[in-house]
Amino acid sequence: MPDHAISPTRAQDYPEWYQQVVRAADLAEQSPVRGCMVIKPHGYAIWERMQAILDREFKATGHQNAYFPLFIPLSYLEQEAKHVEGFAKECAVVTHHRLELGADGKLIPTGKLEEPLVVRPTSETIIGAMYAKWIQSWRDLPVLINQWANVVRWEMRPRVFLRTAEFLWQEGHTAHATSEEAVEETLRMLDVYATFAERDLAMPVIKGPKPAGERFPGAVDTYSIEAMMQDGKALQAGTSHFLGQNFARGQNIKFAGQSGAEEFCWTTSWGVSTRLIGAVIMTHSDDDGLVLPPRIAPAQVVLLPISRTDEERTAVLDACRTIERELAALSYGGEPVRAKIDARDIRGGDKVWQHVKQGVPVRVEIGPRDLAAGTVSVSRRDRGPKEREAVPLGEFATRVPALLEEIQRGLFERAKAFRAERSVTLASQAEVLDFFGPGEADGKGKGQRPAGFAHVHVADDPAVTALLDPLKVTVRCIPMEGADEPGTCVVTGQPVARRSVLARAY
RNA sequence: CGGGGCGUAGCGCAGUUGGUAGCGCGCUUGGUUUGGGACCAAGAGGUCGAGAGUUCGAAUCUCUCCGCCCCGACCA
Repeated sequence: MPDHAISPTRAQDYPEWYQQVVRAADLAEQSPVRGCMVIKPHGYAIWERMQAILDREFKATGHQNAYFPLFIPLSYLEQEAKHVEGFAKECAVVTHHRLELGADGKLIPTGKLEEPLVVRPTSETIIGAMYAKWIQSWRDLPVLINQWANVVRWEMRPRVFLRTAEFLWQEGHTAHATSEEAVEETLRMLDVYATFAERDLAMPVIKGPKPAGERFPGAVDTYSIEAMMQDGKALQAGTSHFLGQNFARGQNIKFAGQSGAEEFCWTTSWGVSTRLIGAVIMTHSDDDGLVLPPRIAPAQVVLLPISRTDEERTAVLDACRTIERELAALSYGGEPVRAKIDARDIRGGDKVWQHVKQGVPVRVEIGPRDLAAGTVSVSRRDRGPKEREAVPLGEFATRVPALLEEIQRGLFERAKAFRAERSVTLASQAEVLDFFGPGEADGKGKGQRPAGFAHVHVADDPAVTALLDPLKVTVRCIPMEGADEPGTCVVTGQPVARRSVLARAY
């Protein structure tokens, strides 16, 4: 066996390593439909964990769930296109509503639709159309709705979890009476995302507004949370948009204010997707496979009975069940501890490695030797795969919540330290060019420097983009945290109030 | 859609003077084992991505098409 369960390693070939981790952990696989993935039970269970936590947060901040149609009349997007440059491009379009059997045995689409339907790439237009009907008075505001849905964007280059033609997400759409309120909502949801990323995904993020060129089409302001992957590239992990009155004007979302005057609403939209699963993989996983932060691990503890004889098996399973019961009565992160017994009749070594590759935070082996000694053997996924610690049987369960929290915190701190190592503050154009190295010359992306995040003073100016484009670097966002640090743009010399984060991105 | 690579068993691959398909892992069964991804034996599993062509004969040569991966353009 090689030194590591995953081949190639991160250092050898990062993109291939990523795919191998997904496969080894049995998270998802390619479907017969180009660009569309099948999310397998383990991958979907992680998504369900994310949904459960986020849904709780959305409701705690006053939102309700609803559901809008998958299909959007083409004219809705046309209407939007009038107001917004570059809106809606890579879309699936439904033009027929019927299949007929042809003479050659093939099915032929017939029943042409009068108006084509677009499979939603995002739902601003159709939700806005409904809001226009629902909202009449200031008393109807705010409208705070979220939907859990699938969307389709016919991406040129799909990549499992990170960019698939169809993906699952949530999209929040809110309408407000004032600009201030809508901005507040935009920032509140950005905070919800940032907290979720850091507390639950153990993934440090930088939040801030995007430069104009990176904004969602039609948005007044787009805010994002940006995370650093283990190859030093940035991943946009969530976005929150302040849409001003742009969409309200386009869709006629109006209300009568307290003075009686008719005004356009101020709207927001915000979303995170199954891409977060990719983000978690690339933030924490190692050369032995997936590493899951306990808070989103479908199983936080796996109990592995070890036995030879039937008699041993009974005793060992008994002990496992007792621990399982004890754990279910304890809580971590506001929920019962999730433990499962893996009593499958396969070799112990194989079983252990499966759980390593699937990222289970805590493995507990319980065999006759343990029972005789009154202990269990505990291994942590954030440590080496062969490390074990004997813990007194009676104490183990009660120690689990603290252990999970230690692992959760440890993963966060490790990711944060990694980001710090790969982050620099640069003062000149020459330093930027040097840090990100020359653009790849061989057309295969090899030979690039590992790079990372560069904190630099840059203006929101085409000259900056022109400099960064050949380097495949973008301005990710302007970090909101910390005090202003005025300076001058390293490209144009214009005064700017804060540094931006520059990076290559997924 | 451009550049590069590649499609042979579930996975990873070998297989060019063209001669009718193999290896490792996995899977099934039996046995020996068992606290660290075991060993021995037997077995199952393939229209060699699809179509057409050349040929007595094609995984192998020619053409067309399809799909996948990496790098771009697009993007969460």
